[in-house]
Amino acid sequence: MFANSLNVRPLFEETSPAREQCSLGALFDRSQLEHATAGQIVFFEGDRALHVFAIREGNLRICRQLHDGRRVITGFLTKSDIVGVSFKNRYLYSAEALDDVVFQRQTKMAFEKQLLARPDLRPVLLSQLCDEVAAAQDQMVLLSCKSAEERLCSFLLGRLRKSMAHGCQTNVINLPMTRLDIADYLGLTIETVSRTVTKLAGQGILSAGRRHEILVLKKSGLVERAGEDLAADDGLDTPGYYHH
Amino acid sequence: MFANSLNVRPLFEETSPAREQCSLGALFDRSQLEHATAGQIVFFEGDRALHVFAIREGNLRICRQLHDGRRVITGFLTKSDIVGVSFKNRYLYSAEALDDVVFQRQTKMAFEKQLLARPDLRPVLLSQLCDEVAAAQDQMVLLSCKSAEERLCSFLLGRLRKSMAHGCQTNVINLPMTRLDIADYLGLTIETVSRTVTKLAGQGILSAGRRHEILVLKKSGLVERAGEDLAADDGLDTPGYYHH
DNA sequence: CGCCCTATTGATAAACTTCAAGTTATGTGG
DNA sequence: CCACATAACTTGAAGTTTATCAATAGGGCG
Repeated sequence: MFANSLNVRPLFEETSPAREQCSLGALFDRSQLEHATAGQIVFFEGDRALHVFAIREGNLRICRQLHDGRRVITGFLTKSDIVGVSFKNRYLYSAEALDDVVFQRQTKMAFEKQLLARPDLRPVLLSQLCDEVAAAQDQMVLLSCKSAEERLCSFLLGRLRKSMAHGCQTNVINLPMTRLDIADYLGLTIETVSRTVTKLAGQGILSAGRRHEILVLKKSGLVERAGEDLAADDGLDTPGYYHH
Repeated sequence: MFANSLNVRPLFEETSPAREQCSLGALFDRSQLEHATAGQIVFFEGDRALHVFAIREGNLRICRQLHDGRRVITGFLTKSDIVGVSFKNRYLYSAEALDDVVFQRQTKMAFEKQLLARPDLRPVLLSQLCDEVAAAQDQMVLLSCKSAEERLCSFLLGRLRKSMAHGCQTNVINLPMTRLDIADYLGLTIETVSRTVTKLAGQGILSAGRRHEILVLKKSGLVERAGEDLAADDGLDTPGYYHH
């Protein structure tokens, strides 16, 4: 969803050539495709931040570590997201493959240069950054005051909405990450995540099918339990703003 | 510190005319000064987001509410910060005065227009957004896996560093907010904040003087207890990036 | 001086974590 | 294709941290 950096969700759904032109992904067209498999690390927290990456296939987790080994996942990225954009010398987080990932890279310099050549993409960059800040705030609300059940329901709803926004009309939630990843994302332990899933399944809200899939039986049950905020879903994009 | 929106901390310390030109605050020069007193709300979560604000004096808290009344403070803003920049139709948070606040406002439209006239400020805007995302991630780490003591120490250290960056060379931390505000910012209760302050005072780390001031006796004690990240303080700004 | 708001302190309870054991997938090599 | 090994997940019991409830103390302002 986000990361310090942006993760570009293009304004349009799919990456047909015409639409691709309007997303930041277009800036990577000339870069060669690279691959990573589950567990591989694309870049490490603390590495010199020389490149910006565009994800073409697969899923990544964005992690930060405390010195004693505690881990926080600040976001999950997927196809068409961009990662690594920031003003810092070093990456503030590492990016690790959850599954088979295909991506492209560019040096920051080249990325910046390309961006200058495409002033129409400037508002896209700003918009992506604003979305990222908004997502980070949602996560702060979640971590700050939601219960385990609320956190899990919010998370599942978020994934469901995202997949629906991308065109999938099922009620199957795809979870490319492990329970431990979910726990580290939600500020819980793996045991609490597991127990909460079991509880929701017992209440007929969902059904845990295969390991990386959850079937939603009562979306309304998830919504009720997610403890969303006051202003939720009220904030539509303002198309004109910054867009010229 | 941050908010969904940006809160501009200008690259230079004070607002001498020459330096002011290089910060986004310059875009508000023609706006009239407005005032708010402690507890007054500059704008509400859910309001139509028509304006962008520049803070000239005083302190604000940035709040979000869940439907059942739980409150999260996602940041504190102060002199020279800017708030309200985003791509959304409605504010995703409310901004409330902690003390006597002086601010200026502009319509989003005018702000955007001014920005077009000052392309040199574009990288400043981007940089501020990146900083805001970075700060939000730090807060996610704090909320996700730090203990009450670590949270409080991180918070106090952050305030201390900020005031030192602004030129103050004391070890007195100014806290314009109440304990409840601190609690809502750190994802704790007021009682836990109070107990933790007492505990740290007992260990000779700090001394709680007047209500809105804390005296730091052993900064190293705070650092040890803050549980900072791996990559902390390693990421210096890359001055050239995006700056033309 | 006294009131009200804020903060502190104490006792109890709840939620979640931790530790431990057991179960189910997954994938690999025979 | 099946058996086995390993990792991922689930479930249970005990332990901690922090929240909650309740009472008290301190500060600022009329």
